[in-house]
Amino acid sequence: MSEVREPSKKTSIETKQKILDKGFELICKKGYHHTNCIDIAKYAGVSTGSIYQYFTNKKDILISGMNEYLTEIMFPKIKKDKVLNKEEIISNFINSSIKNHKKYKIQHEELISMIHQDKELGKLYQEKEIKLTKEIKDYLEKNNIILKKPLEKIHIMLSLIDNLSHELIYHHHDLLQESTLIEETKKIIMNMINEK
Amino acid sequence: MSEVREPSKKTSIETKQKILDKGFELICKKGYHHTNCIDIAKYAGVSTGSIYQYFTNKKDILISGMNEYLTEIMFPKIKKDKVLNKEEIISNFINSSIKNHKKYKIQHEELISMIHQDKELGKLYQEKEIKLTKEIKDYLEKNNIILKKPLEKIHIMLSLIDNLSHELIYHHHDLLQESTLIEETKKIIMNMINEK
Amino acid sequence: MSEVREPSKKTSIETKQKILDKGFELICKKGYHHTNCIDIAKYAGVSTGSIYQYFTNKKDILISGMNEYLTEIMFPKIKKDKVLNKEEIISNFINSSIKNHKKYKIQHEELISMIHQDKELGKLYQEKEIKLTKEIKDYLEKNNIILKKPLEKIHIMLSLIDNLSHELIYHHHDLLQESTLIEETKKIIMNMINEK
Amino acid sequence: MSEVREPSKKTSIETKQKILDKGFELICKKGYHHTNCIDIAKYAGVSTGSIYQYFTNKKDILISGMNEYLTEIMFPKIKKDKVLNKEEIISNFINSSIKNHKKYKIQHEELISMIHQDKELGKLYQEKEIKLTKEIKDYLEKNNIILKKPLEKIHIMLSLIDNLSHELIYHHHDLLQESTLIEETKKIIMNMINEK
DNA sequence: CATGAATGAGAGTTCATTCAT
DNA sequence: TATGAATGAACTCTCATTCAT
Repeated sequence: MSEVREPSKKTSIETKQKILDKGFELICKKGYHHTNCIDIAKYAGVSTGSIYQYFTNKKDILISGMNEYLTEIMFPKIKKDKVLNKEEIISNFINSSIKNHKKYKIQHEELISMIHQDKELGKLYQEKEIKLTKEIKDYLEKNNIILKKPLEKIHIMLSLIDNLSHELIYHHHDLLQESTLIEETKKIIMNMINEK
Repeated sequence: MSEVREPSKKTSIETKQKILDKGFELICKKGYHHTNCIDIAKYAGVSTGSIYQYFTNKKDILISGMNEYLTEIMFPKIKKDKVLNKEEIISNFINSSIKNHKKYKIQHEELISMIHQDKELGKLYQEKEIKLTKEIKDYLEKNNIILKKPLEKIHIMLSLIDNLSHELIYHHHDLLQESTLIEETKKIIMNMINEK
Repeated sequence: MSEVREPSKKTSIETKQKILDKGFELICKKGYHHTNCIDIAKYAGVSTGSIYQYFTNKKDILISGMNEYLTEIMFPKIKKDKVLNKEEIISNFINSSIKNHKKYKIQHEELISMIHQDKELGKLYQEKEIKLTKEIKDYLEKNNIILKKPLEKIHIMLSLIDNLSHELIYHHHDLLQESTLIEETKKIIMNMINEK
Repeated sequence: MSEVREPSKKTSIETKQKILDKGFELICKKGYHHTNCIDIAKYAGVSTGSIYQYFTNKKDILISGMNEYLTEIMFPKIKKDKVLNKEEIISNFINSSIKNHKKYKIQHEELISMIHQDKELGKLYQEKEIKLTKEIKDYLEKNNIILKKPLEKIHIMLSLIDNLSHELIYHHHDLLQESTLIEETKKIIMNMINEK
């Protein structure tokens, strides 16, 4: 495995970012195993050789992309400036999650799949998730929401919201009404928070 | 693509089943993309040629196996004979889900991953899930549990239980206590059911 | 690296031998680094895939071929049945060495080169050489030729004969007369043997 | 293939020499096929582009380096000033050969290998060798050592000394004693010289 | 004259699938 | 019906060389 260049010139950085963005996009769209390096190169407008100037191998693109994705999209930083009431907080969580899922609709499915398949990615995912869980706990406390068993509750909340966002986007079940799903999820979370 | 034989003799049926069982097992263990046909043949104790006498291609094994898996394990038939109280019903659901996840621990991750990747499998999954959702609704009604927005609620319940089972098996987060997760999940579901 | 098949059927053995013979021949002719797997496959009349059914990788062909070459050609078994006088023994050694070098003219250069480059091959070479050195010692003793410092002397003899055979075949130097080289080499060896 | 600049400025000459020295060093160390141009450039402290300003291609570096190596190291000029006796001359030859082999230990193996593989290099080698053979003849004659069949004898001597030096450095055979090898080689050469 | 990012042909290797036996 | 050797397209990755800056 040859050395990976750390880009210095402006053009160079742009090339690396282009490969990362386009490559990750393609992997998300078509699936890791159905995306080959020639396609990535073509899609990014570079040669196959260029890929290996900036990334160790194909998987490196996936990991780098996933890192960005998890950091910015799945477990984004919480804006801690505003003080809001409980309802607003929950609504904000849900809405921003749905928005993120919508924005990266294509990617989400494939990425979860890869996280399940690959240990390295799995670990990355867990680290990010646990970090967010703690952040949310702190944030809730700052807003005077003190929970019993907070980490477990937040974990469940996150899974509820993720599942909701997912269902809304893919709309698997014609029988299920969107608005109902949202309402019910909110209700559950409110109950959890209000529990004494 | 050559014609796929529909086995008639008893031995043939056994051969097909052997390929299916062993092949699916291997796919679950090592992942679809990391399992090749020669390994499947070896593991099933047949020749590679035999695989193509009973299955159209490699993916056909996955789909057939998944079908069995979803039917028998993930969305098993509900035993409708007993009349139980609410608590017992919920506990039964949760316990049997955990038991199933434990039994098929290896497989679960990979299968979910494949469902996310492949449309054909995805559709299969949804069909099975919706069928179960309806069955649960009927079952609850027989036990005099009448819900508002039943399908949405059951969908959420299933996702909660699946997430719980999953977390218990893989134990991703050291911070989270098992018993607490179970209790909290039960509490949520009980609240949903008791809601007026 | 996938598993390497150990051929059982007759055809299968032939295919492996064909790849080995033709592949090794090509490597010797064109050089290891200038011979690619497609060429080997074509030259052996098989597909590229077949190569990897019988050999771990390209280098495996070289090593297998080298093994045969060293065993049969460079350090062949000594026929120990006849009892000869000193002169006859030396002449036989030299003549058979020249004959072998002529027969495998093409290969020799490249093979020595590879032995120099690759540790695995280098080790193989040394093992074979030391085995032959010992065998020659025993053989000489059986013919009542007892040397002082026998191993060192035999080692030097072997290098003299190898160098002679080599020079005769490649005929690098127009200034040097073949017959003279042979005579001088013989004389040196006879002196070594007769030394008291 | 672009034109190769013949350096005129002092700095340019230094750059070319740097590429040659460092590039050849690296090739000797790691082997021609395992040394790439980026490594050479880095090791020489220049850009890859610069290599192609002073050399036609990668092989050109090898040939230039080999030329220097053969001239200065393998077949060095004989100092013809001193008049010595036979023993001293032989000892000097052997000692200087061993010293050179030791100094360029790493390189020797790889270079011989390349000479065997490449016609251009092979020719270069032979030219140098024959030149040295003649020089040695003249030198011996100046020291009143007149041989019958001098060129053939000197050729054999050189091969003996080369083989000796080689064995001493790489120490392939634990069975062989260094001092014995040196003594025996000296004895053989003395015999050749003293022969009437 | 120097740079080093970009190139892309070509390398070794894998594996789902076929078909003569 | 069963076999498993053979296939060859497709894959990931390398590196000598070029050329815009």
